[in-house]
Amino acid sequence: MPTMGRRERRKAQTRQALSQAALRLFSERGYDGVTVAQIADEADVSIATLFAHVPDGKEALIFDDGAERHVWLSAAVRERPPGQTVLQALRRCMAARGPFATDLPPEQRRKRDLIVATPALREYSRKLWIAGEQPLAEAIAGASGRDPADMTVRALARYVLEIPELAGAEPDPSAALNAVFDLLESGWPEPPPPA
Amino acid sequence: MPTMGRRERRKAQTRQALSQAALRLFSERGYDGVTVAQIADEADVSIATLFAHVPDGKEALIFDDGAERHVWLSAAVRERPPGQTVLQALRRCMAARGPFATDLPPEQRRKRDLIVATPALREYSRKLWIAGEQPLAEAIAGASGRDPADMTVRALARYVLEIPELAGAEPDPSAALNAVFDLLESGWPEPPPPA
DNA sequence: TCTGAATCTATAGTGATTATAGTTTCAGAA
DNA sequence: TTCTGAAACTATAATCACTATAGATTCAGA
Repeated sequence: MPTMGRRERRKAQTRQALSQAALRLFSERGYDGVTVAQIADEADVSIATLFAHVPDGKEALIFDDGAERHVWLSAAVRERPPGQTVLQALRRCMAARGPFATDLPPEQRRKRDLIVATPALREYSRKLWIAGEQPLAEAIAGASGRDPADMTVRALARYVLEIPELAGAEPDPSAALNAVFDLLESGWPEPPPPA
Repeated sequence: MPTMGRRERRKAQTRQALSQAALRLFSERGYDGVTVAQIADEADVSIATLFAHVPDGKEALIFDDGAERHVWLSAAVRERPPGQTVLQALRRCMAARGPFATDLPPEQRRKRDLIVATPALREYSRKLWIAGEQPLAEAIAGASGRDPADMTVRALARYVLEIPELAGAEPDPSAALNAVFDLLESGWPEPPPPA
């Protein structure tokens, strides 16, 4: 079975039609200005079919399966070059992804802007990131000889995964990203630099 | 005007009746097993009245106004004794509140357990905490001679406010709280302790 | 006492999401 | 090739959170 059968191809087509219809309509009228019925119509499927394809609901329509998102980060930790710290690997990997990527094609840029500007979509995006906490914690634990259930490990994983939502809407996302990673690497600098 | 007029008293009574009805029914049948109509019935008001009292919706029913939550933390930072660092003040303050409080009366303990065990309520609780990011950032900035918009300041505020959701469900919440504060104070310890 | 705003009510929506039951279509076995 | 079961799809109806409207009651303050 080299590719997919016609069946799975049709399924993928339907899912893509839904994504594209949703992105187009959201861009035109805003997230709240579009009903799932209109999206289903635009994609020429029934409402029930829409929900069969997108069990997580309206917000998930424009996200391709979120399971992939954390794979990059876990892999970046596990396969980092010798001598590179865990946080260096994470910082580099994240700088190229999500809201921090530069030089995106215009379609993806529109999607990213839509997500950043829409609270419901931002929240869902965060949920997808946070879903990767456990795998990332395991990668970090493996790289530093600790227990994945260690609260310090879990906290680091969580805090790294929160960065897109925390820094993604800043005027200079890259600078913000680096500031947060500096905090995680060195801790909060106290006492402050003397006047 | 020493106390409140009859009018505001009735309003407070209604709101309290709603809270109590919601907490009782949620405890009995679980959050998803109760409809807002049933809660309104139990409190003997109409559905429209319920939503007039609780504009944020079903999840907000068992929370008393969230505006108070961050006041503690901001005050703890601003009024900390001389010589105490910002993070020491925050650690102490938080250890006594939210999911970390010990020796709660049974009613409040039931409520806390319900929140921790119910994803929708946990999320809303987090939202209430996060709403205090700006004031807390201002307090931290004031205490350390920085700009409240500084990403390091915002990140610290955010990360502190995430602690209840991150550590609240741990077997030993106090130990978890301390582990996370240690991370924020000193940063991620790398390289790891040699084998 | 009068007036206006606040509170509450019933009623009827909207919109997301789920449940049900039946139809078409394809994949793989016989 | 033909049969068969599962998968994808459909229409329909229901549930539930939440909002909008318009009218009734009640209290605060002039």
